[in-house]
Amino acid sequence: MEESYTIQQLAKEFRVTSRTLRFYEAKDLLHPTRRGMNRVFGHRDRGRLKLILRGKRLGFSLAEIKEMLDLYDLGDGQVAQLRVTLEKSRRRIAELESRREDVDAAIIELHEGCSQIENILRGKGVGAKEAAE
Amino acid sequence: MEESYTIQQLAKEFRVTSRTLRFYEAKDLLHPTRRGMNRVFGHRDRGRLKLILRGKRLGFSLAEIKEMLDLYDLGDGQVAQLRVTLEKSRRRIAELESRREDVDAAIIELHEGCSQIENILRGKGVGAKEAAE
DNA sequence: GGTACAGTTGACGTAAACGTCAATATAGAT
DNA sequence: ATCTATATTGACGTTTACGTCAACTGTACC
Repeated sequence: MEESYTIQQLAKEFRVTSRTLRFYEAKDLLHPTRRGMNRVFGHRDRGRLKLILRGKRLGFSLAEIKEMLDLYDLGDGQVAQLRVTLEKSRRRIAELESRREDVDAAIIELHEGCSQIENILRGKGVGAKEAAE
Repeated sequence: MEESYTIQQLAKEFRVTSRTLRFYEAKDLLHPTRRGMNRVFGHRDRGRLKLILRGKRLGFSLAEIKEMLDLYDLGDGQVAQLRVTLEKSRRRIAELESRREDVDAAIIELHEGCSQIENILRGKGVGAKEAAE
């Protein structure tokens, strides 16, 4: 028996609205089946949703996220297509690695800001001039 | 002599439009001075712009970015204010660290995808070298 | 058989982040 | 003085990613 979810179950689990899930289907990011009128989400769509939301947290647009999701759907097996997918994947990886550098830089700078504030609060403050720069 | 930039110089350097810089000023993210009617951007605004664009790459909204920029403007020096800033900074750091986990996970999965494709391509005996024959 | 409830499809509304266009101003070169 | 380049301020347009009705449709339970 394949585990399946109603639209509300999935929405609640991932803290989105049902509207959002319908929207993602309309945008071809999710592909639930139907039981009568109702959508039935399977294990596969649950996994895709997880990836979608992670993509969003990373600041990708839904169009970009769809691109990335398609990378996992190893196409028709045609070699040319596979090569294209491989190229795209490598570019994505490079992009993400540069993004990680951004994250690290931001963390470091915030840490430095914290240290400065902590020093001031301890009274061992650096001068106002230095703190301003 | 304080180094200064026209709106176009800065726009060109960071590959944004002048409209964007005006928009950021309207949103209180940049604070250029004026020479007559014209905006004059200084070293400080250049630094802020750098942070703004990094924030965008990380998927933060301009409102969130403004919050983060304000963290660097050590307020009025009042202790209560400093404590608030410190708290906010720490929350931002935590957020960024969870974001880094997202980045790492995405990279790993894309790498796995690449490996799979590479194996398929090797299995079919159509590496770049053989295909050239 | 009524009603409560979860689900459906339009259709229109909205906030964010600019793009684009028009009318105008000003500074420097010819 | 006039042309050119670059600047300004509105003001409206656009795309993305949904929110928010409205008007139905089954399904479950009493």
